[in-house]
Amino acid sequence: MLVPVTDIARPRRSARPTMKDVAARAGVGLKTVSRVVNGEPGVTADTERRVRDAITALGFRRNDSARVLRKGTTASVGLVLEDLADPFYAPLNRAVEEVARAHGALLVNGSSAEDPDRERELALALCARRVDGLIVVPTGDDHRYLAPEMAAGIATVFVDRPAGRLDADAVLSDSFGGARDGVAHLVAHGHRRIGYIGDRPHIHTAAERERGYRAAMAAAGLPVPAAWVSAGPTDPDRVRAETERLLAGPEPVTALFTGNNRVTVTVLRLLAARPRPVALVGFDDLELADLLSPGVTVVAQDAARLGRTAAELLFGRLAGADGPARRVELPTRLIVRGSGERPPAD
Amino acid sequence: MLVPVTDIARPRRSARPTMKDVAARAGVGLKTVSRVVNGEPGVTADTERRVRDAITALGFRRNDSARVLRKGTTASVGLVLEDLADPFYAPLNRAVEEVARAHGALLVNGSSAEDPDRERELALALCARRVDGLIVVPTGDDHRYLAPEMAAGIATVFVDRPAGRLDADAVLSDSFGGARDGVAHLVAHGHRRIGYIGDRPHIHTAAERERGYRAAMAAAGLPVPAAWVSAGPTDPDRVRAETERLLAGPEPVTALFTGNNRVTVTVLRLLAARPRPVALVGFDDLELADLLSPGVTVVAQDAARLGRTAAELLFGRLAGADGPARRVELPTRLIVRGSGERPPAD
DNA sequence: CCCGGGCTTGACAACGTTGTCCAGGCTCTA
DNA sequence: TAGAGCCTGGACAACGTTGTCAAGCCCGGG
Repeated sequence: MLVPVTDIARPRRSARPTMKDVAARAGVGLKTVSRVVNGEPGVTADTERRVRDAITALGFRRNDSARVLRKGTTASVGLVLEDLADPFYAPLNRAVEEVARAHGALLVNGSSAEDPDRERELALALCARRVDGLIVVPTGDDHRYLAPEMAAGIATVFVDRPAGRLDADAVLSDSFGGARDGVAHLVAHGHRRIGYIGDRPHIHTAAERERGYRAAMAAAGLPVPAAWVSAGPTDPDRVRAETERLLAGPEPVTALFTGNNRVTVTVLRLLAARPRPVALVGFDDLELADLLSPGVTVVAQDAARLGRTAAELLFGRLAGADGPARRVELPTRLIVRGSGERPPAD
Repeated sequence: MLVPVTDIARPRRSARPTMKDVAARAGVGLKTVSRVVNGEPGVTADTERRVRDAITALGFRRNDSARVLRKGTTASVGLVLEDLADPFYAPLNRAVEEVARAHGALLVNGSSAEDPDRERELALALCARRVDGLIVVPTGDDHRYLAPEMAAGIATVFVDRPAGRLDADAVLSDSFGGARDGVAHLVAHGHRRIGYIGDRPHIHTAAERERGYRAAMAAAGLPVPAAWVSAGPTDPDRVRAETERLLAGPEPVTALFTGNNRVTVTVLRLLAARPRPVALVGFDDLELADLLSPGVTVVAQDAARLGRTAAELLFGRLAGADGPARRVELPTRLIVRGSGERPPAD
């Protein structure tokens, strides 16, 4: 058996040894190396040892890119969220990672930065990488761009907010019910003039929370003058100005319901500098909320559970579960700590 | 121009169209499609239009797995950190993502969960995926397992802690200086009996902070009885017990320096339930630390800057920067808010 | 002694893309 | 008008792995 010339004068192709190199060194065939690396049966102990020695000697590591190309599955899932740095999403991120890990998959993720174009760009980049599945915290309100990808086999689950103009799985918190319960809690403590400060209503969760606020007020027979409702961007400047506005005038509100953690923090900072106590219930829990005085009463979402549920739904789809798009709604929890139990000041 | 027979009776191969399919539909060659997709020159406007129409009609999206295999670069970087859910790492994660994005790379990440084996497994999985570079917040203390990977061309930067037994780039906070300054601050406010509660000393940052504490005490000519130093696991139970111990006895400490944010939070919860005020300076900033009363004085690290610096170093290496391993040390910042300025109680 | 069956092993094609190279048609110039 | 050179387009190999299939070997039974 002649050694081909190319084998003798082979130029140094890459620093990285391949299975072919391992096979040559071990004096076996390429496929046998593949078998050893993948733990497939049908290799004698002696051959296996020779291959393993060669692997160690060369420092070989299987190139998963080639594997992916051949097998057609990447064992990875993509996660697109609003902001990797937002503490609310950190447990969600981790929960998705845990589930992915349990299924032997890696996690590729990125932030949309609340920019629909960037969300789209990122999601499609992940599709081009052929992630097996995609979990998206949507920012935009039109996700039809994902329809071809889903049709081509990329399982997709939306989390925290539903997809726009697309029939897809979604895992959400019960924003409506949570907000309604939070506001009802303030009503139960004697408040009749309650303000709402939340995000722009084109964001699904924001709209739901505002709806919950209105429902609780209506259920208590309380009027809701337009001036008490502030739905807009949640940058600190606007939130501060709106809070001042709601607390000014002859008939100021005696309690506030804040629509997310960013708003709550801004309002807390402002209230700390004011003499007159104002009752407050916020949507989303805060680290250290229990250590403030009074503690901050909140409607808490379970972000980790959101992530876990979405990931399990995703892997269920990957395992073959079909059927119509599912919408899962997780309950929220009212955590009573003091700020929501203050009586009306007037 | 005859349509090839294969075009007429082609079996359904995969749900996903390939460049070949696009080429067949547009009536051009495979390589021409590649040129259009990659914006390479040398295609007439008319041909390009035909190709683009075919792409749209078929819903083609380039398979980056194949591209990666061919080009040998993945345009992705791996990030291994301790816990995706830890708020301290969230801004670091985000900063790395931003830099990666600016370089057109995706981010693959995972948590080591403070388990050296898991860190190793994860890092090597990322290497098998052939990420172009790797950023690691090390948990273990022996990273020689990465040497072959680095030799094979995977750029690697360690962040927050240095690599163990491996000469590699690292971006760190000045734990020693920060702790020294924090403790000196307590000394400056009249404290002479100051306790230290931190993590196990085999963790590099923990050891450095303890060293900074001792240096500040020594510089002030203060003794440090062994009983004042508690370096061990940071689970709440142990930290609570140790705090109680330091605050008990005939000569309790009048101030505490806590070695990281988990410890600080636990100690804050405990102190809130105690009548006698104890001064406190903590390493790591906390969300809402300014809203507590008193505000929590901390030695803050800039986690985002850690991440950004590490990522920039990494991409510098990828762009060809060679030379010896670099160690970058970022300054910390003492944020004075009240808890560290309380006078000694006795 | 020969044949069938099980076991181990290797040759080869295929995954979908990009780089190389060449062919053919065009324009421009002498 | 012919030849040189440029522009466009396509055939083909290669990237490193895995699936298919068949060959070679050893063993036992007829």
